[in-house]
Amino acid sequence: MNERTPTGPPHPADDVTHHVGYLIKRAQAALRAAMDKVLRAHGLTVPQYSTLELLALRPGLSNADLARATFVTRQSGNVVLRGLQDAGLITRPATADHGRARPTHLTEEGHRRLAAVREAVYAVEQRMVDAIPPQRLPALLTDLERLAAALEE
Amino acid sequence: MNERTPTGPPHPADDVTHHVGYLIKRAQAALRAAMDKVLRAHGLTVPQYSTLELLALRPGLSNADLARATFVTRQSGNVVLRGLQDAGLITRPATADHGRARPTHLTEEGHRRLAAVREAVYAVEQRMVDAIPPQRLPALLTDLERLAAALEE
DNA sequence: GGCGGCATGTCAAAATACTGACATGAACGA
DNA sequence: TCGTTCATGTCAGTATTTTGACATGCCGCC
Repeated sequence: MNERTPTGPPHPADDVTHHVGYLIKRAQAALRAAMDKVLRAHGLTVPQYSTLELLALRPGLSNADLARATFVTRQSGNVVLRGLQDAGLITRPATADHGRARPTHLTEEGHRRLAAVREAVYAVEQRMVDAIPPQRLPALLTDLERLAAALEE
Repeated sequence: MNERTPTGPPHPADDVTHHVGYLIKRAQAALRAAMDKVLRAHGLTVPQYSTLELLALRPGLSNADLARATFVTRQSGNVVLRGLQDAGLITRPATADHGRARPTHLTEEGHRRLAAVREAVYAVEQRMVDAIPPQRLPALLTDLERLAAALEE
């Protein structure tokens, strides 16, 4: 419908769509959509892929660990894990050796599936990276990290 | 549980948590949590606040317009709009003058509520901005915009 | 005029994520 | 030793969001 501001933009910062917060949300939405599209062909959801990637990097993570790392609640993390377990991509010991936390590991099939999707997912990431001047990438990464850290306290 | 990588990080880019995509997600999650916390005190959700802000900037936007601008489906947008309408913060004509799209506008109460929460929300944004070198902010904004645009096609 | 393409609003159903609550196990200090 | 505190896993219920589908109303084109 109406895509132009009726009064005109007096200053860039007055337009909410140019604020840092809005741009982060926009970038995340675009990334999510692109990953969804790519992962659907492999029968994986974004949270499932993220969990696989985290487990490949740090085997033995518990459900609570994975939930924190994927930015969801423990309860949501649990259903993701259940789905991956039903698909035979991860294993969880029936009983915890130490506390209540049960360390999760990738199965052979899990490693294979992850390897199979990685190329497609990394291509998405590459499309992002290629969109900016290479010499600015390090600064972008550290700035994003500081942004997040500032809000996490 | 185990927070360290078992093999050690050979190269920063090998750690998924240092990828652009992961950092964007992390920043967005932190922003969402911070905004939620602040908005709860005013009885607004993040999508509701976003819609209010968009309507203040571009009065007359339709439900589909707002859904696109807030990165949700039309159906979800409709729920948000219904909530705002029930709260008396927006108005929608019962019948569309032109197509099917019904232009949405803020009520007086809507403007007041938006003005009341803005300070708190902008303080959150300021915490982010203050976390990075000021001279790098413009580059960050344009880079984020390019990142998103590259994935949106 | 008639027709196909397209965007919008909306309904129904399923998936997804969350809040709240509780029990269990470990660590710590009195 | 005991009690407190904390983190974890899990259950139940709710809220939110999405997918899929359909009807309606413009618009361009033949």
